[in-house]
Amino acid sequence: MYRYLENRLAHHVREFLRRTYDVELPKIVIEQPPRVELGEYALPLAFELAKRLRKAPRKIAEEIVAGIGPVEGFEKLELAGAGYINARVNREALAEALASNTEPPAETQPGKVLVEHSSINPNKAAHIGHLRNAILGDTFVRLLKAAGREVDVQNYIDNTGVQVADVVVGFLHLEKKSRAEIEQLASQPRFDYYCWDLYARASQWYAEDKQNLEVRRQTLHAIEEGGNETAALADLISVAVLRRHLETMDRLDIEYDFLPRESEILHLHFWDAAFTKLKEAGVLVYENEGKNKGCWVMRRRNSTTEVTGTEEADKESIAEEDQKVIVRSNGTVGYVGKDIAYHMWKFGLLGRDFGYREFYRYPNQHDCWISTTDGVPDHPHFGDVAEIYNVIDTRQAEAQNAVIEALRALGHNEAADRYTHFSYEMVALTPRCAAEMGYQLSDEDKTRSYIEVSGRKGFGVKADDLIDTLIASAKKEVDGRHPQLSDAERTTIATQIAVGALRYFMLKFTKQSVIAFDFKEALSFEGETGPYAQYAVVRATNIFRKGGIDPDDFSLAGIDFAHYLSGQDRNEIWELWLAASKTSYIIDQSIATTEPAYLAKHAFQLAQLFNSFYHSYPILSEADESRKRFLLATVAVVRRELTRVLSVMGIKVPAAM
RNA sequence: GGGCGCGUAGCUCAAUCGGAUAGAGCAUCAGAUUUCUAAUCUGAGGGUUGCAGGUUCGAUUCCUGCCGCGCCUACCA
Repeated sequence: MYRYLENRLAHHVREFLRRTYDVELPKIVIEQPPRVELGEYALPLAFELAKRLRKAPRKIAEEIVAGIGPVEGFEKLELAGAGYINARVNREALAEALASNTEPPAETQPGKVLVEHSSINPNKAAHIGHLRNAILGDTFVRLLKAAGREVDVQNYIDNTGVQVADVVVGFLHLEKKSRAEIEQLASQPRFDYYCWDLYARASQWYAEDKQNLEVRRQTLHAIEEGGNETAALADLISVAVLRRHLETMDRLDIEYDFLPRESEILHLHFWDAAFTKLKEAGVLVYENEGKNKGCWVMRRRNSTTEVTGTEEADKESIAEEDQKVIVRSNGTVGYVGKDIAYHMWKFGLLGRDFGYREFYRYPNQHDCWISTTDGVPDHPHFGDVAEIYNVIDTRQAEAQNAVIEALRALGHNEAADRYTHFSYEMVALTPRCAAEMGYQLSDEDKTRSYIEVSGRKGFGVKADDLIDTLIASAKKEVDGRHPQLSDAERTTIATQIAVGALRYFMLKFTKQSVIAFDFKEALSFEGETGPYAQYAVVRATNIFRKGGIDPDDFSLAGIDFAHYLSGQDRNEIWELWLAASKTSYIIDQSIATTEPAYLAKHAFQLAQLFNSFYHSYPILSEADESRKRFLLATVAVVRRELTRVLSVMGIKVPAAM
């Protein structure tokens, strides 16, 4: 409702300005006053107009307030401070609409959206950094769906890279395992943990003797070529690890629709198709000399590096700095090249498609598909979308920009405009956390504020370990509180609490903030956490259960909202209603700014206001029947909206806490 | 060297194109439970928003310069 009223107010103000002053503002800025006593919306536009109209802001504000006339849904507009215009909504009307859940739907943009997230190298267990990625991505998917968009969720699998080769080297050269032995290991419940250690050992082995790198090179070559025993082993390993990743993410209710793999980008010659187009368009240039001799390179964004010196050699060397090698001198294509081809496919610009087969069925019967060279004839249509979001950490901004530049250089400006790098900062360990985990830190590391997670060093908190720890911790608490419930019921509740805590933790930080991971904070169930918000809903539900009333089928007839919400002395409860009305508004904002943290903040604020209300207003013991029904309506609305916000965050509400 | 980002309370973080008295959680201290379960609530202390200028009616936010920190800057993916 909040969003709807804001749009209406903006529309009215825009019309009034046009009529009265003949001015057209590009955007009517509407804010929220610092305190609810001042009203529900604040317009600072008089300050902006002061110069253009050559009048004092206060004078302009006065004129607008006096002249704008009634706006439906609002009580009045009033002048405040040095020139603010504050708007007061008709509380009764908003409450009635909210209670009956009749918000007019907003327009939905057409076209399918593709969200790519997770993209974990399939050579080791997922860690906390991957959790941030997947939770941000999955929440963004839920946001888009809540806004009515059709969404495809993709998880790109780099199954032919050096990381996979390293684990293959580990099995074949360090452990001398046979194929049968590897198959046996791959069927174990936490094969990815085994690979985690092996990957770190292989990395160590290369460091011990540079000669060993030759083994890696040969292994990688065999994998890329395909059709040999090494490639088959790599496939066996990467598919087994991939399954483990899907299982891990499914524990957090994160699902994918399609898993495009790098092996198919190679074997289905996506790159060849892209290469032809890139050469034709002159995007790629063959270097005949210099550092990049024999490579196909792309010029960096028209970085007009002004060369002040007149030396030709200087110009040359700077020009080389601006080049990005796409095809190496040995003829193989690098990561960025494959990514360009992949993104042309995403937008339906490549003229080729993957083969598809079903790969993983979720417990809810949803199917996740995977790329293959020869697929089944019947499959859903992926790719060819209107808009894409790539959830990839900020360290890859450079590579992402290269892909966008390539699209532009090919003349696909519209596609490039609808390509969003959903960028976020990494998760790192605090030195204390690293020490707790028993990692040896250098003296230099000890002075750092945080230490980067490194799969290569085997340095980090594994996703499943963290989830296990969270569940165990929640279970202990639930066991103590609800001994009458069955163990299965208690486990379900503990799991929901653990997932709520983890998802909330990863969402409460803004994207550009490095999360310095700390067990104490991540394991907390108190204060600004997921369980705090879940608990508020459980409390609301308990009121209805104890009262023998169905919160979803609760008659609103005859509730005198005006009586209980109007006036400055009713602000406390009104604030709760106002917060509850903002969900759609917050969802829109989170999408527009690609910032799910707003959602988390909103959930917490709503829960906090409710807990305070819960404490101050006894409901079931309320003697005044009319007042009691109003209070119940308040609880019902907050419960519904908070449940909705949590569900967009992928957080379920336990039956009891 | 260049590019991107960060610096706010003891700690971890917020602050919606630049807006009204810079807000939360944790930690500390003092309180609240015969009640719809305290995973809760109430209150207190805690700030020169890294430093110095500039723009503006107004700057945590924008600009410039410093200081400190992180990431990127491979024919690795």
